[in-house]
Amino acid sequence: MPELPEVETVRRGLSPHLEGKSIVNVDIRRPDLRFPFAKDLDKRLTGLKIRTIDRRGKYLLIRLDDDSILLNSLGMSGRWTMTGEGIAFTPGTFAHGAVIGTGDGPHDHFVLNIEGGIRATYTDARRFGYIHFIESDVNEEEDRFLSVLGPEPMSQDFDATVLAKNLKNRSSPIKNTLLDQSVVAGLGNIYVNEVLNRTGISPRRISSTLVRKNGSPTSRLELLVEQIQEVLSDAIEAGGSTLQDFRGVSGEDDLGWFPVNFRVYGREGLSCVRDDCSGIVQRIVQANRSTFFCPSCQR
DNA sequence: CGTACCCCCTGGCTGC
DNA sequence: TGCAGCCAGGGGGTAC
Repeated sequence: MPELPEVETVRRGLSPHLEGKSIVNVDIRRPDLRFPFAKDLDKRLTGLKIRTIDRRGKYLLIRLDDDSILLNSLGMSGRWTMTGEGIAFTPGTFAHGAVIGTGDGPHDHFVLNIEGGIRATYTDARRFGYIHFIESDVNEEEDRFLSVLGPEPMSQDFDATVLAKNLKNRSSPIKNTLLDQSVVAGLGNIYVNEVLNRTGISPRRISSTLVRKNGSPTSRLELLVEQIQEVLSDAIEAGGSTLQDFRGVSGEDDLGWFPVNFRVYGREGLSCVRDDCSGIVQRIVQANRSTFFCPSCQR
């Protein structure tokens, strides 16, 4: 599922209900997701207060008041649901009828019971996601997951000059490079496709060719950075994308960004939406993942 | 160090 | 209606 805008949408949904509140108890329903849960994680969390809920790249960071952190990657199908008084996150169902998000569904793996009768449930059918515990005495800059992340795309740490430095020695296609979380943190398959289309850059273009010989960014690279920021912020504003496997966090009827705004993703064989372009959107496979682009206006 | 590949797992959809 | 085959938002680990 979730790329940066979806994770940010989840964060914004959870934080007002959970921040400043204590964890009454934790229900862990299986020994692992993608990775095993930390030993005695349920006991260790009990009684701690949630200080803030932050995001870094595609990770949710639940910061606790003893300085430990729960780092949650949602993988492909991870989602959070809350129940409790005044909570708008409604439990949902899969097509075959299995209820999720009540804390008792077949894929409800991790449940936080919070003071005031709030329950926050992590559901993840494919279990590609994980919940990683960062101990109080660990510097988060040195955490195995956080330390390898590139700059936050919407921050001042990310601009065309920084990106150029990263692309300069890369011989792989730009599509693959932008998916590398150490280059920029938060882009996934959908938004990379969209951003490249809006910038008129072919996904096959070799990354280093977007950098001048002297190491400075080309004008196309500057445009790419602008589009990354604009596409992500527009998608956040719209509440993230809604796809078949991920309903927006405010309920089943929330269509999010997807139906209106995707120009290439999932549009194989359809006409390019650019006014002055008569191309047909094509699907290819790069690094074992689908790429959608218009061969006519993306060069 | 950069790159290519395989793999983790379940569910939805299409087509026979 | 059943079922095989293919596809899916991520990204860690390993081999080169």
